[in-house]
Parts: sequence; structure tokens; C-alpha cells
Amino acid sequence: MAVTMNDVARAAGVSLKTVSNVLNDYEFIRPATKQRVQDAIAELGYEANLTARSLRSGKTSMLGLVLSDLSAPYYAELASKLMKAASRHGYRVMVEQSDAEPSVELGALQGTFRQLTDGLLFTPLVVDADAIAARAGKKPLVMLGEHIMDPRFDLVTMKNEEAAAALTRHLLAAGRRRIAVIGAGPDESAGSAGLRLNGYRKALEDAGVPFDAALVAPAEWRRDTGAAAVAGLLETGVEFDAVFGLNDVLALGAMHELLIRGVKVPQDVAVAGFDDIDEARFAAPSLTAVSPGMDEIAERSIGLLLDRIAGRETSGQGVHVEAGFELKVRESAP
Amino acid sequence: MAVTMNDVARAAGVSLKTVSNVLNDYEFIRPATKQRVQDAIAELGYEANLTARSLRSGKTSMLGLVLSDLSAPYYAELASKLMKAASRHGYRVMVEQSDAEPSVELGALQGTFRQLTDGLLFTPLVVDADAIAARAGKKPLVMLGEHIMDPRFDLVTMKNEEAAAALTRHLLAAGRRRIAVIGAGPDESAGSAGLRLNGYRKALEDAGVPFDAALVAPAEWRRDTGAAAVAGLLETGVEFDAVFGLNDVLALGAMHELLIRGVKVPQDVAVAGFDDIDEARFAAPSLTAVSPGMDEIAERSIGLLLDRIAGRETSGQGVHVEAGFELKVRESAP
DNA sequence: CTTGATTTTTACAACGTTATAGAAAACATT
DNA sequence: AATGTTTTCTATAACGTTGTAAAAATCAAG
Repeated sequence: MAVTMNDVARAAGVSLKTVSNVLNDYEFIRPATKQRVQDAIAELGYEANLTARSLRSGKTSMLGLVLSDLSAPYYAELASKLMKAASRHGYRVMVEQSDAEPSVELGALQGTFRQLTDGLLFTPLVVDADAIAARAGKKPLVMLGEHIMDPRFDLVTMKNEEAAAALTRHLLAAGRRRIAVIGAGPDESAGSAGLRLNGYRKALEDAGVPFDAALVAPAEWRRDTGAAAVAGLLETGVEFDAVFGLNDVLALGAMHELLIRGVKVPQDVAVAGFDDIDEARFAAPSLTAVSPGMDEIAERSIGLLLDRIAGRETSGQGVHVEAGFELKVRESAP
Repeated sequence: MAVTMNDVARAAGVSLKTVSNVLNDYEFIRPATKQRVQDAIAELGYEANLTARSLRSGKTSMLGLVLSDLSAPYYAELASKLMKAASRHGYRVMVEQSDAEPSVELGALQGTFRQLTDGLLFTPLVVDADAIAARAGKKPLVMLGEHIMDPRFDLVTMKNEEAAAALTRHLLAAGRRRIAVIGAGPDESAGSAGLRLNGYRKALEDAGVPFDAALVAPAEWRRDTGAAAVAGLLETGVEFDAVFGLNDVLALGAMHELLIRGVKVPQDVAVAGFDDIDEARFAAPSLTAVSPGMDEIAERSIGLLLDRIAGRETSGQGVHVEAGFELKVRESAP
């Protein structure tokens, strides 16, 4: 079987606890003793048993990450960065895909998944703050995204409204006046969709351009739905000279549909997105998009969660972090 | 604190072990007793402690997945599917990103990661079979991909050679004679790159079209490198009327570069890829690509790994599984 | 009823670690 | 050398579950 601390203790001629002390950097150990233990560890190839350590200490050195679908590029890139950031601090990340199922989302707050993990990064999509609060337990929990803005919870988010406004201003400055928005209902006010739509409306207002609900097309945030939404706009005969996809895949789907139908991008219609996934740079034409500072989001969310776990952050209120953004102007909307 | 089996036992008026027996579907329990225990579990909201269970039983109900980078679309989609497949069998998947670092790849075979997991899905990229064999230990290990083809290991892969040949035949049938290949050196013979290149050569040979090493451009499998490789070809003045990207992101990067430079796709140059990631359908023009049966790969790899874990598959030799493929003809190479 | 076989339940140890509390050793001070 | 103080080490008990082996209860048959 595997080498245990007991084997190491025997080999080094010390007690079990002394080995444990060496491993945990206990202060009062004679250098000679420490050396003997470390030699024994090296010689036997001992590796600590995380399961046993967890059982005894209650810590797992794992973080949980709940998101709807890992195959969505934005989430894939985010998960990758979060894992790397966590790894720098000695933590692993376990991913749970909710598929936007309420039962799965809520389930991830409790039960095995929660148990296996010292803290949770949670991207709620379909459950509300009260439901979360009722089930959250007392392990640290940091929200990602914009579905929940509640003072009870820690939250790491991006400047959705400002960034959407900046992007809209950019389109307006380029002379576009009929900017279609894909990915929200005209009255949407909550979540990422609502915030980004607000930014769009505010920029229009500031520029004195009237808001037209006919330009706002609801769609789930996927490529195919983005394509379908723009097809719908074209078929209903609504005039537009720009498309703002509320995320990149929507914009890319829309752009695809436009190109198929012979609409020139950006000459006839400019297209812009939100997220700046890797693909945005390499689309044809390359996609103008808001880059929401994913590195910063990853770094700060891991930082905040680990601060909570270690008890370094003790605010009773939720801490709210907003990462900066950058507008990446590319060919699709110069 | 959390409710333990002991609390349940006390509430139901039975012994600890009886609760355990109920949870583990032990055969000989009086229905009345079982009911009392289950009522107590429901009433107290008991949830088994996985850590304790793992420590005692040696099983974790987790699988490991080692891949280079989760943000690569192919891996993101594969990971997502693998997680869903595993979840159907009551397992979770922990992902480890190797970044193609040999030390990380080998490290994932041992140490904590291995310990936390009942079996490993391993996509080796930079380490060889002997190094793996030396470190693999005895927990089940299933290889994904083509870097290692060794009878010692279980392997789930795709029909790289046949699929690449089929794609090449398709390009030849459309009249293309100068088909550039991006993502391999001209002498590459191992790994996915080598196999796909072999398929390409075989199809050329069967068609009596001479192989020209000048048409083969090495490149790491990313968008930017794909773009750079095609730029290199254009600048050296090599003539070509088609590009076969050895994976989709290479092809998409190449297509982007071609379009930027005013080369018409598919009129001047046809472009085709391999993987059929979601983006392939929505690129402009949409990308002709080999679909390597990712669902089947996910299903079969989880199946094989779980068979090994449960001892249902006991072949001493490695079991080799090859998923089927399909050619998706789209606009970029009709 | 008694006996023997079968079903049902239980006590106790064990998995490999960390926490507690105290014993032993080393050092400093008189 | 005796005393007190600090450093170093250790024995033992947990953490919450499953495995082993045996005890207790039930049933069938005489």
C-alpha cells in the first residue's frame, strides 16, 4: 500500500505527530529532527493523503465553480484562468455544469459538491438571491456575473453598463443610428442582459438618438440563436445599420447570418460583441468587442474567495468587486 | 455541525452500522427498519460525508482528466461532454491543465491528483509511453488522443488517418490539386498530426497526385499560428488552391488570414479543418471539417474507464477504441 | 418447546491524518 | 545543583465512514 506518516515516523525514529509537525511547518522542531524526517519522506517517497487530511481538518484545498456550460467559450476561458489562479495558491477547482437548471444550481450550494469544496464560485442564472441565501450554508460563496446583485453576497463582476455604453458610443461615433441589440427583451432590466441594455439605452439617450424597441431582439446567448435573431430582424424588415450582440457568440452568429445573406460587414451593418473571446480576434471580419478584463476577474474572484476562506476578509456585508474593461476596436465595427 | 450517521442511528434507534447498511443497499434489512432509517435521514437532512467514505473505502467517485488547455474549444467541448457522461454514472470529473508541460503531465499521474481520483483520462502531449508506464501506478488509466499508441494502455481515439484521407479525397474531388497542410512538419509521423498527415498523403497517392513537402507547414495548433503559417506560405510564393488545417482552429486562423489578404474562400482557396467544433458551423464562410464523433469518444472513454474501475473490463492488454467520423461539407470547401 | 438454520443487527476496529494536552529535554538563572 | 522557563517531542483521541466477525432475533421443522 501507500506510504503513510506512520512509516515515515518509524523510519525517522520519531513520533507520528513530529512528522505531522514537520509537514505543517510547526515552529519548534530541532533542525536535525526536521532533516531526519525530510530525509525519510524523500527516501520512502511519502505523499500526504489528502482525503485523510480533509477528514481530520475539514479543509479540502478545493474550490467549486458552478457555471451553466463549460463548452461556451467565455466560460471555458474563465474556468481555465480560474484554475490557473487557484493553482498558484495551492487550490484545485471542481467544475459543476448547471445547464441553467434551477435544481442543479441550487443543488450545487449544498450536498456533496459543497462538502468537497472549501468555497464556491457561483454563476447563478436562474435562481434568485433569497433561494441562494436560504441554502448557502456558511462556507464562503462568491458570486460571479450579474444575475444577483445583493448586499448579502460577495460579488465579482464587470462594468457591464459602462462598457456597453462605451461600445454604443463607439458605434454612434461611427455614424450608426439604428443599432440593433441581440440577446435581451426590450424591457430586460436584470442580469448581464439588462445591465448591458441599460448602457446601450443610456448612450443613445446621451446622444439624443431615440430608443426603438423594435431593434431589440431577445435570444439565448448562443451562436445559432444569434443567427436566428438577426434573421428575424431582416425578415420583419426592420432597418438597422449595426448589431450589438450582448455577448460575442451572439455577435458572431449574427455576423455569420448577415454574411450569408450578402449583407456587408461593416459597410452595410457594423457588428460588435461583448467578452472578447479568443475567437473574436480571428473571426472574419475580426470582431469589435468589449474586453471585460477576464484576467482581473479571475484573479480577484480567487483572491476574494481565498480571503474569505482564510478569514482575512471579514466584512459582514458582501464585498463587491468590479473589474475594468477595454474596448477592442476591430474590423467588424471600425 | 453537520448531521452524521451517528445522529441518524440515534434518531432511528438502530446501530451505526445499520444506517450504513441501509445506505449501501445491504440485502438483509427488515423493511420496517429500513423505513425508520430512511425517515430519520429525511428528517435530519443527513448527507453522507464523501471524505470519510473515501478514506475508509478508498474510492472517491471522481475521475481525473488531464489535458493541455481547457480554453481550447475542442478540449472545452470534450470536457463538458465527459463531465456529463460521468455524472450520469455518479462520478465527477476533476480537470488538470498541463499546458503541455512535461513535469505537469507526469505529475498528474502521481501525487495528489491521482490520489483524489479513481481513474484517469489522460491526453499526453509531450511525454512518452515508457515514462508513463514507469509512473502510472495501478489505478485505471485511459489514454485519449493519438500521442501514445501502445498496447500497454487503454486508448480511446478517432479514425485520424481515414478521416484525413476522406477529407483530402473530398478536396481532390472538387478539383483541388495543390492542397497545403497546416500543423505538421513534412516528416511528421507520430501523434494526431502524423496520422492526419499520413491520411492526406495516402489520399494523394491513391489519386496519383504528387506529394510536395513545400505545401506542409508546421505550426502549433492555435488560431494565431494557423494564420501565421498561411501567411508564410503566401509570402514564400508557394502556389496552393486548398488548405487543410489539421484542426479547426488552425483552419479558422488560416481562413482569417486568407480573407484579410483578399484571397477568396472557397473560390481561390478552399479551407477545411478537423474537429468540427461548434464554431465551424458559424464561421464565415462556414468551415468544412471532419467531425470525429466527440459524443462517442466521451461516452466510450467514460465507459471504458468505469469498466476498469469496477473490474468489469479485465483484459491485460490495453483496449483500443476508435470512434467513427463524419465529413461535414460546408461553404469553405464545398 | 428445542434445535438448527437463516436472517437481521450490532460492537468494534480501521482508514491516515491533525488537535489537544501534557511529558521530556534543553537552556538559563540563581 | 536546584529551579524555572522555554523548546521540543509524544501519547492519545478524534474526524465519519465501511469491513469484519460475531451476537441476537426470527423462522422452520421435529
